[in-house]
Amino acid sequence: MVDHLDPTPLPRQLASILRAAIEEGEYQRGDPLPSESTLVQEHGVSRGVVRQAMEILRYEGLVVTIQGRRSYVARTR
Amino acid sequence: MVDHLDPTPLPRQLASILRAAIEEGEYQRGDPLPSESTLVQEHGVSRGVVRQAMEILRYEGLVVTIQGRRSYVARTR
DNA sequence: GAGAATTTGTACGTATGTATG
DNA sequence: ACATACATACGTACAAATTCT
Repeated sequence: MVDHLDPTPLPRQLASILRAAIEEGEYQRGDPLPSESTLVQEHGVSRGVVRQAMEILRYEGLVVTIQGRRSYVARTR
Repeated sequence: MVDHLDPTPLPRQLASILRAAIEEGEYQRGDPLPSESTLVQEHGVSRGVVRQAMEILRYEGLVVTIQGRRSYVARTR
């Protein structure tokens, strides 16, 4: 869970959480991640934070995002 | 000037404008760029747009930003 | 050194547009 | 057509770092 008292910016915290979930196989290659609004509710952060977290994971090549659909775990890497 | 009718996202438009100004020598290596609030006023965009434009230029290695100071034209590249 | 002003950093909320289901 | 989901842009508030008085 993200920690508002931890000085680490929330997007980085959330990215770490999702990265760990991917690496532990909770989301497999090609699987969709939860939607932005779902992540907002589940983690108690704003949509902006969720989007920045996704941006981090996209930059790392871990996920790809498709407008109108979802963010998916990248197949290649 | 940024163009709200141009479908190109405003941060990319502004980044292009600043990149051109740097390449044309308007801002030299080590020079500070205008502050965020100045760019907001001069270009008629929100602060978020200015910050995203700077993020693009940082990613390109063209500028470096220091909290409480300014963004500066990178010396190295 | 203290305090105010300036500047960048983080986070939130809202509105509207675009693409997909 | 409607609902869902991501994209862009605005505004606000406060924190943190720096600079100026």
